Amino acid sequence: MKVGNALAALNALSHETRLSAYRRLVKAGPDGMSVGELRDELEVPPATLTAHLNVLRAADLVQDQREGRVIRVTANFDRMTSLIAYLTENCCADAGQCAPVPVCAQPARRGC
Amino acid sequence: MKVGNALAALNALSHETRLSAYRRLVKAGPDGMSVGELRDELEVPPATLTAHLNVLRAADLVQDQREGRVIRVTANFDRMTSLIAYLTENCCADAGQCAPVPVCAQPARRGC
DNA sequence: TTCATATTTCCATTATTCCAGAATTATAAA
DNA sequence: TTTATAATTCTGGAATAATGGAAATATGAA
Repeated sequence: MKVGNALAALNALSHETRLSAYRRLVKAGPDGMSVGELRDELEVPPATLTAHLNVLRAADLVQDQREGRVIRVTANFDRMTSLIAYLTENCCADAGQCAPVPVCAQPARRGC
Repeated sequence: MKVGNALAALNALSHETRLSAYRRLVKAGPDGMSVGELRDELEVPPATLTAHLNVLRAADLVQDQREGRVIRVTANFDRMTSLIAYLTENCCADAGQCAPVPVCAQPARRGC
């Protein structure tokens, strides 16, 4: 991941509403949820949510798919993985300084 | 790590100059570097650097220590570790959706 | 068609952040 | 003391981001 992409992702996640939206989408899993469902949960006006989603989209942290009138939004897990890898390199690589990172420490989770 | 702390850290790192500063401090290792050295490398005016450092300080991503006239700044590795853990939980925990995270994948690094 | 719904874009307003010069504080050296 | 250096705070203007109402677009249903 390039610096510019990391900055875009960090910026996208650094806003309360957007972080909430992203977390909610992660919770929703691979099926994601519609913009309307997200709006109901976050309780923000439509235009405001769209603006925030656009930031997350530009950072490639979410992707969407139109299903008729509804737009289904999903979290881009790979992108988050890349961001975490980028930060990890910032933490470990150059300095040889590496605090133990509890990544996927929980047992019995898929992919861990 | 609480949401507010994660937001502060994400926000602090979401600016090009601040991310550069933090990365440079990580590279400098546990001894860190003086504000002046950092200023020379980043080539920003003193007041500007101080303002950015204050954001990183507020997020507890760096800490400093006065040595005479010089202030020595060091990266707070634990804080970054906590941030990575927070993001990892956002990525894995609730959804049971976990992409393989290449944390400390490089061999022969201390602590990995 | 016409109507209804989902979502977006447009736009203006407000709020926040960024920037960097000037003044200030802190410390050390002469 | 006085002088010099390191870094900070203060400050105000410029740039950017956030907000949300209103209008526009996209799609499906009647």
